[in-house]
Amino acid sequence: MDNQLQKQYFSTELLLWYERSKRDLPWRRSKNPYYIWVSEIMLQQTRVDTVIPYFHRFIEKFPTVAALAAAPESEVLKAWEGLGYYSRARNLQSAVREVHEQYNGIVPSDKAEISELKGVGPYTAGAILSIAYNQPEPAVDGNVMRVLSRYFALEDDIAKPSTRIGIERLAQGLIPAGEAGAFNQALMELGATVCTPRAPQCLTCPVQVHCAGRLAGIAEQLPVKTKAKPPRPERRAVALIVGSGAHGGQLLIRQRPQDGLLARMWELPHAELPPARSASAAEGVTPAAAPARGAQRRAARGGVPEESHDVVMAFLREHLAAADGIGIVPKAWFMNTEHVFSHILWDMFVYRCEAAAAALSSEAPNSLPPNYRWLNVNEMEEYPFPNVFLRIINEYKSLL
DNA sequence: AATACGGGGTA
DNA sequence: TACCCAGTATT
Repeated sequence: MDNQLQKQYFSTELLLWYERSKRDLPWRRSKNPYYIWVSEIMLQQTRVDTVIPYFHRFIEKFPTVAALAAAPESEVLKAWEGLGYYSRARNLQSAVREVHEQYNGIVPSDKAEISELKGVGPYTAGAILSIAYNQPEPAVDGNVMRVLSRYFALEDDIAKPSTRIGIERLAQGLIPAGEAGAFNQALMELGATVCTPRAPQCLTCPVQVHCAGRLAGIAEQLPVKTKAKPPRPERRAVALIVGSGAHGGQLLIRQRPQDGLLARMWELPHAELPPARSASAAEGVTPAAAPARGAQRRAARGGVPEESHDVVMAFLREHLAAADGIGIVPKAWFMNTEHVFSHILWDMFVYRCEAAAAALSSEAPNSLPPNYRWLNVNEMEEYPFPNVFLRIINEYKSLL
């Protein structure tokens, strides 16, 4: 088929399909650029169904650029709690403050200006410009790369930045005049609901008859994408430090460093354990004969780390004393849990602990390091926690 | 070009 | 279990 006709057909049919099939999503009910912006940041690497409740709460709490600009960062992180990729929240607020101060609260409609804002990359810039301002800019995300790879039977590796650039150029050329916002959303909507990563529903696809990938029988093999490295395993001993006396009903928590993983979030004190003795090394078997990592993980989850609990508890006590000057007395194993980041896998062994006598003394009530606090477990709203620690704390609360 | 950066849905 | 999600920043 003539290439130009294939493109024209695609844009026309996709737009018609979208107008009759689009989902009623909260951020589609207005063109408020601030709402669009917030939704697009939340939607980065995150599913629509996950975002919806966060979006409602966030807009209710921070209804305008001015409101978000004026909020304490901890409140913003708390509103983002559980959503992940917390630099999105910190960058969003930083950028909103920039818009508040430099642009009089008006989200820029200029591509260069909006692209300079923190957290606004090529996808988000194109999404805001097209959806809020109807500018003919492409918005190429994972959905769009998949849909176009299949429709045009492109076999370039979508993990490569150069491929994204090429698809952006292709997508820009597909935008119907005056329909940038609807068209970009239609492309993503098709990828999310019909042209899915696995088992695409080609029979219900509005552009199936000219889809080169389907016609070649390779739709399910596309897009080509090099697979990510598996996360590296880490073992961590976690201290669930239960207060007594003046700190009865409280847990000892600490704030993470300013930068890096889970920056500025709060957590239970913990320490990394030495790497587990790998089964293959220990038994001298080849890696191919070694048990799958999942089997090793299940072994860890079963109740004990390789070391005895006594050894791990001693390690935890010594580490917190040396690193943070915290005196604790580990009492007993509490639970194990596992947490998977995209690049790290935490095997966590949680121990119920008490504060050492010195930390309870009324003579030294302020001896905690500045990033430590006693937390009332029923008043957690000021402290944003990553989900992994929320799970542990909620398990503890459920047993009270 | 490769890596850091969360958490969860789904087949 | 493997894949991937309305990606961006940093190195």
